Amino acid sequence: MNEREPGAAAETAPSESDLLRNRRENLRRVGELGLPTTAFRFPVDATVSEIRERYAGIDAERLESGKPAVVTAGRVLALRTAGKAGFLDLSDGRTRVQVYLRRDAVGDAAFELYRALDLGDWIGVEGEVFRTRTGELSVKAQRLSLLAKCWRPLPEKWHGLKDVESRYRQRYLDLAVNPDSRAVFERRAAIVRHIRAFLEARGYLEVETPMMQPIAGGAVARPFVTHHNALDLPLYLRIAPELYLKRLVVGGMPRVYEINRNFRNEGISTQHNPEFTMLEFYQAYAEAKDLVQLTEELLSGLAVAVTGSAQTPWSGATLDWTPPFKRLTMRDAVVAFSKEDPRGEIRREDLAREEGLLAAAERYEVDAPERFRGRKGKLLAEVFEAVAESHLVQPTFIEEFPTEVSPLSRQRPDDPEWVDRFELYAGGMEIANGFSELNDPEEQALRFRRQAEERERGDLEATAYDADYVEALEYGLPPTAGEGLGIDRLTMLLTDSHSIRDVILFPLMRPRT
RNA sequence: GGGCCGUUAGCUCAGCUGGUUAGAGCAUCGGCCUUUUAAGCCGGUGGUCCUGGGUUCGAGUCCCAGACGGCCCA
Repeated sequence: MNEREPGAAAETAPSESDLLRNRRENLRRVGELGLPTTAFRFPVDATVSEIRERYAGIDAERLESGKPAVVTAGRVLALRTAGKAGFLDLSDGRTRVQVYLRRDAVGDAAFELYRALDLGDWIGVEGEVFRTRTGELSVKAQRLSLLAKCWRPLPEKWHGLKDVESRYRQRYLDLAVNPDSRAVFERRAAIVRHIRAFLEARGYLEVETPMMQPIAGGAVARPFVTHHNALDLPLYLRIAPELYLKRLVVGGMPRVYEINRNFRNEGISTQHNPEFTMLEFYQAYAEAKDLVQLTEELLSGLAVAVTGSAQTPWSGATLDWTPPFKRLTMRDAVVAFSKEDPRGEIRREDLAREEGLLAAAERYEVDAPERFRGRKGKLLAEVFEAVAESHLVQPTFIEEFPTEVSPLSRQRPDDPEWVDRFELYAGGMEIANGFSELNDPEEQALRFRRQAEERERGDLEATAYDADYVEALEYGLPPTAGEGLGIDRLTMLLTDSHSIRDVILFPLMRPRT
């Protein structure tokens, strides 16, 4: 066993290598039959899914009289031999169709090829569609081609690939054997497609703005830092496209949108991936409440378009996307949800005073609330998050945000402590954030200075002063409302997925050591 | 960052208070089978029990440290 003789490596190899060697041996057999072991192209005229759709309602007799011919291809996911005949399941990643082979129909060489197939091999099949005596839609093969060998064993046929780490690290295996996973990403694409069509129909122009920015603005978050060598310039991966999109509105593009990646150098969780996809859109001559209505229209139509219903499943419950969505002010939400919370009721008066807010923050275990002393707005936002967020399961707009936590929003004319802003929550997650845009350059400069002060006091999330953006505002931003909507979280909601990693093809993972 | 949980064959999982040579199903290998379908029947192969220390006559199992992952909290 431990003897090492020249050329005997295969004999001393561990078991996984046995599985690999068997596959290599099967490939060699195909070559010995004089058959191609690989292919450059294959003229598919019907995918597996198309075969299933096309012949779904056609019974055995009609198929027998018509003998419809198909040329199809896919991955072998099951093999069942039966003497001088055999079956295999061919997958296109969405669904499977059975292929039936008889030695007397395909000939000896093709049948030997069939016998040398391994699970996972890519094959091409020419044959006739028929139904077996149990009614199973099948393709009776006349020709069989090996298109590409699968050199490694695939996960098990019945349970699929369950190990979450492998599913994320080797997404190709997840997709190869778990059609549910494929369906999530198809739906994700459908969501983005629907959003584009919705906005295009309303005159929005899709644009692309910088992902690498000299100043990372437009949101409250820590950025990733990089460097441009030729310009010897520090750059940040964007945390939001906001300030560039509004520059476009200054430039006279009244309706713009962008669907693309943002990057935030923060923790990873079931709701956070360092890179994530946002829709941001801006509409001139509008204010926040116009976008509230637009959002309801977009999401209710979207739910119907991609799931077939305005009621969508969410961990055993149902989300109802029928407009109008619920509406609550931030303060009302805190008061209402704290009533039944064992951590104690918070009264409206508590929210008016700093001491009341600090006490509430303490009770609701906000991390180190003392650091927010002198910032009532920030404290309220923290308390809201701790008290209310998890309760906001049905789509709900939270309205009335403190100016202090909204450096880019327009104040309410009747009370400058508050801005004209909303956030949409669903499934206990924030999924959208919109507001009437601050278009007064002097006020914007003031807000930036306040943020800079916070930054100096150690708040690494505070936004930096962006003089170039203030200058743009000086050329005049028309009254405008804008909104950001998280595509990943929206996809989670519409696919009943409870981790953001389940809706991102390749979520960030620590490299395997 | 903190707490809890997990890591055993290619995959999905058992493995009790430490005690024979670590098991099952699927996959794989050999044989039989021309409408099977989680095909079936007969017979085999396959293990860095995550890693490194420690306790013990004896460790997959207990202890410590670490790696990776999951969930919850922040």
